[in-house]
Amino acid sequence: MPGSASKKAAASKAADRAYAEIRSLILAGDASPGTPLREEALADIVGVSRTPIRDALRRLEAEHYAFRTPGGRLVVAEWDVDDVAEMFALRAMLEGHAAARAAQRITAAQLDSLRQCNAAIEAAIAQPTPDIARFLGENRRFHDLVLNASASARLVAMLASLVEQPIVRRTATRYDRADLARSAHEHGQLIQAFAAHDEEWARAIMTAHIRRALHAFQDASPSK
Amino acid sequence: MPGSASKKAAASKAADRAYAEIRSLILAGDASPGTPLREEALADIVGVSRTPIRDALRRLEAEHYAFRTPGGRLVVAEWDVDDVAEMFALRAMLEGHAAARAAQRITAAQLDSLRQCNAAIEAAIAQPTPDIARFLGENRRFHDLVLNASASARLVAMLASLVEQPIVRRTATRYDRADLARSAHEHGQLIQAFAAHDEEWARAIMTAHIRRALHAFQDASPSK
DNA sequence: GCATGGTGTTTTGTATACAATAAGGCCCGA
DNA sequence: TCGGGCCTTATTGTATACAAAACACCATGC
Repeated sequence: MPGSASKKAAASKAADRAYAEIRSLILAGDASPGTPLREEALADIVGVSRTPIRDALRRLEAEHYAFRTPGGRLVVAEWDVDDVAEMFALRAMLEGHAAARAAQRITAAQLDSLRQCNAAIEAAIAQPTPDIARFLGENRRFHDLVLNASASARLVAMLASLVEQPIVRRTATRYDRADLARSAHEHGQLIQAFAAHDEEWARAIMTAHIRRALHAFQDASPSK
Repeated sequence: MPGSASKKAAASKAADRAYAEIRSLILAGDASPGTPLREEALADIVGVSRTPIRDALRRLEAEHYAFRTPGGRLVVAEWDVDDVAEMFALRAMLEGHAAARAAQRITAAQLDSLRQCNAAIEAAIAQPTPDIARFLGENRRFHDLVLNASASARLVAMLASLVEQPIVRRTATRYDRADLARSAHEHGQLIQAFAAHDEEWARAIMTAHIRRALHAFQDASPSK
């Protein structure tokens, strides 16, 4: 019923399939950073003509999954440590802002959804071996719910290009059980702040929540 | 030499012309909020085929100049007071962040450019009747220079959709001489903060600078 | 050896034709 | 008079053909 806050308004069938397919190629690492994204080759892979491929590539470019060389060629973007830190910093600011807005606007029903979602997260963690995939899915859903409660289409769009990057995935994969539990605990505090409609409390918790993720990533990161 | 920080990588000739032309239609108010943007009609106006028009419209959609109806139609977006406040809030956060980054990274040459730019702004104000157009151009350039000094392509892209909206223009048009002088003074303080490489000082001034603009807009705003 | 210019190939940009789908009107029945 | 289901038409989505531009390569001259 809530759908996904980050899904763009579905326009067409082929262009959407192309977008999803190319994006998953990038996220899965099948198209590693620096790989050129040639329209005709992608058209063959996806099984559509170049026209919807071009649409999809424009979207991916706008979301910084790829960038354009001085000529017109598109290549898969790569993120160095500074980029990643910057992305987390922006996410912390914007999601903190979203949390503050949500605290003012959230409804009882939305609060319930958040509680149920976090319960699912805790269930995923509680298993003998934590269910990381389920954790990721529900975690994403939790943040989407907050974003929806913030009621700002602009925020939703801006964060779309920040949240689903491979980095988020890699970070959570490195989490041990204590990290996962801490994450769920922070969600719980966030729910309290929402229930109290205390926007600055919500902002602070969300900011801390994401900045902790940054440092978890940096600690797990190999070098530099 | 600095170009404009908000210009996207020029891809093609016709698509860029289409983008610029359609956008100026929107900004000038010739296409008022709610007006449908039909591809073929625009193709006739610009004098190119639908293909580059579609490219241009996708960009405008991504930058929230237009939005898509439940069907696939694009219409010119409109901004109510809440939207405007939200835009200013986001701008304040993001440009504050840019200023903080710039304070850490700025070079002597970049500082000189900023000083020259603000001198031009003061000159524009000092005239018997302040030269608003010149003020706007140089003001835009000042903020672009700061953005460049922040050295974050992501920030530049995110702010692009926030800064050139009609609201900014309308706001400055309402400024009286004292407002304009205050703006220039704040720029001067920002330069001091940059020279001292004090990132939190820079962030605070930039945040205040933009939030003041928000309230200037709201005060000048007719109703509600 | 190195720069330089030209040429062929690859890749993207644009135009156009056609298909699919959504919007709006019309008729009909209750 | 209102509502619901077709049917027409307007509008977007997709495919394909062609044009323009960029790249790579090689040859050529110094």
